[in-house]
Amino acid sequence: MHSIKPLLQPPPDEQILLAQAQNLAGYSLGELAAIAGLPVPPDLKRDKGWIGILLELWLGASAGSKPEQDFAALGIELKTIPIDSLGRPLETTFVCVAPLTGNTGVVWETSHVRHKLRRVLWIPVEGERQIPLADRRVGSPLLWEPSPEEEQQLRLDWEELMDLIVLGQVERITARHGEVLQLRPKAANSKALTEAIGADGSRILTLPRGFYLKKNFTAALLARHFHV
DNA sequence: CCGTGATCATTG
DNA sequence: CAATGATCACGG
Repeated sequence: MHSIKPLLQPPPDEQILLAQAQNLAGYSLGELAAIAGLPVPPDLKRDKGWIGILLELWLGASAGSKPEQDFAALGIELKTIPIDSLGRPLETTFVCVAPLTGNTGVVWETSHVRHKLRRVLWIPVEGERQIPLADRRVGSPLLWEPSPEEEQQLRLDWEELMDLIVLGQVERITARHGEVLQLRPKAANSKALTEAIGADGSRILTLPRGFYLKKNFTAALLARHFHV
């Protein structure tokens, strides 16, 4: 018999949120889905965000497409992160869409990236494809805030990428730019286009991009917490 | 199309 | 075999 139940409202304070997150540790996705009355897809091929939605439901996050933190009142963003058997991330972590126009004068301090990463509740989840989706287990949560060093790394990468975007070099940016933060396509497909600044300062159409945390960065912050 | 949730799958 | 570039679903 289980004694846990999904939060139906945003948690009123941080302690409630953390307690609930800790209570989920050890449960499988199949168990959590069953209690919540959510069907488990055969795999994630057509349901890439399913685990995120499931954990949002369990933690009382306001599901939706609002460009805000998941727990706005608490200033906390929720991120599920797929890990291997050693606790290392299997995927990069999407942060937010990158603004490709209207960026003259933007600074790190007020950027969406910094705001999103101010405080993150990381929920590691077993992610190896050999494990059936329903059998994958939720790990212990980690409420993280960037250290001064981490914020500096993020800021330097962000500034380099934003400079290139402002200077009309967005199509010359590859995922290889940036040590811990990278810019990659974020779209339904390669036909989705959005406005950006071209090399000569004119208006061009290009793929929408998003900022992603590279695995070296998330691996380090997870390791610091879980491998003492 | 945009922003939310991300992972897939081809390729170097 | 890791990483890059591409892609999937949905509400608004």
